[in-house]
Amino acid sequence: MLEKSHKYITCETCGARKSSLFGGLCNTDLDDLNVQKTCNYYKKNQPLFLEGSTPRGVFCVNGGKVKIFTRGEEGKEQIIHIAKEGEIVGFRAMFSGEPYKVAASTIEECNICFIGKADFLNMVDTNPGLRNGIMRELSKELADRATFITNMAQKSVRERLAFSLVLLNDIYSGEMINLTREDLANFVGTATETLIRLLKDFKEEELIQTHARKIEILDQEGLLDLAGA
Amino acid sequence: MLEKSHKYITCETCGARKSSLFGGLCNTDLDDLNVQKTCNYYKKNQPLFLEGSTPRGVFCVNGGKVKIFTRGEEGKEQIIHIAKEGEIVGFRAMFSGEPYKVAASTIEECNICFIGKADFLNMVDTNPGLRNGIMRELSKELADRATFITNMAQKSVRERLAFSLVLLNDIYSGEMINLTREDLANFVGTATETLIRLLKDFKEEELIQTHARKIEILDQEGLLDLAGA
DNA sequence: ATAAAAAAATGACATTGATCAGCTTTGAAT
DNA sequence: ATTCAAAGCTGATCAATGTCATTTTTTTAT
Repeated sequence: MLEKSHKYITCETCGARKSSLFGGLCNTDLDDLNVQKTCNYYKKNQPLFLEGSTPRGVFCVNGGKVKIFTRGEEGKEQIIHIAKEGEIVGFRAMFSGEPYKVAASTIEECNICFIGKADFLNMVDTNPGLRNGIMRELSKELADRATFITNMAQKSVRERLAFSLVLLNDIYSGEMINLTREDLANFVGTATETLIRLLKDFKEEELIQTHARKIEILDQEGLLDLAGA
Repeated sequence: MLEKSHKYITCETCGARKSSLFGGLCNTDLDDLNVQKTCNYYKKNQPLFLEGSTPRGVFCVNGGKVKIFTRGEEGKEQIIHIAKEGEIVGFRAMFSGEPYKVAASTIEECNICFIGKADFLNMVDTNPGLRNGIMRELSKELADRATFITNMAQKSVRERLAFSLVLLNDIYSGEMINLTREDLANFVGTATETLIRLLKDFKEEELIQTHARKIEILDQEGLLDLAGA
């Protein structure tokens, strides 16, 4: 399912497109998009863009997972979001006119298309449906982040981990969660050692099961309960 | 400067407007806005809207301060933002089509105008300048919240308080910071007692000075240093 | 298949910050 | 001016979590 090397992915037949912001495009727009975009294969742990760099376009994830993160003072990553197939990464910076405040990097092998800034902005300008979709998306994310902040401020690490596992289980829909302990700790916002100890507790409580790195959710209800959400 | 009771505020002469999202409106649009809006005087601690309620329009702050917050499980508030004159509150929910995920309440006496949803959306639809301003604003806030999350996750309460004081000093531009200890604690994301103890430390370190409730910043540089930002 | 490197796991310990209980000051209402 | 409630402050205690050091396991590259 993942195309190695720079195979061309056609928007018309892109399975990831339908559920994405580009899902409602008409055929003419799709043809334009097809011509404008480039396709790339990324290995694990390759950056899409760095904090502080200048945005040049948007990334459309066809397959694989991408982490979006900032770095705290001592360089520790805080993962804000994990994007999967169908998500457009980096479009927020298209509108702010500022350098990236976050960085993005693949965490698995990925196929990702790229659309240049001018082409993208032109599409947004001439396509009210796409524009409204983007405004809705921006608003929703803003609301989500308010909740995220509140969770960070008020919940214990144990509660946040339980909640995060449920979130990630949804992102990994079907597959098992497959993240390094460090990435998971950086998503939950804790030290790697603390995270590992808590995972052990969760195993003993039969909420989860691990298969080497991979995490299988056994009791989603129990986790939600524990998360108090 | 604050108009008691329901005095009518004219957009053309509204001092707060110039630096706001409505700053670039042409005269015709301004006239429309004037007719569509209503003006209200709010006492301290009056809600503008509640979490979970249905958005009916946007609030334009002419004078006074408004807190935007969510509530955690046990009802503890997490203050996400403090809006001052010139800010439009509640416009994010106009685009998401969902109930408010945050609540807003005055924390001082305020003069606030209200613009109904249909009128506001119509303006956004027909006014590309306004629309672009909104998209820029949404994007910037999204980036700010990523930083906020990282601070919450990685900084100590002491560091967050130092950083918050600098932020608030800017919001209260010139005036002294005037918040209950509880609101300040809910902004920093800590217990009220912890907050009070840290303020005491900061006083001893001559970073701040208090005049009853009001907080005066003596050493902004020192605070920023301490915040590691 | 093997070696080297990276990641995961565990233990001991130090520190932060939350909680609870009680006391004092401030400011609002009469 | 006086009273009362709300806000502010202090002390004692303790659980949660971070840090550092070390060992074991897994993954990756040859």
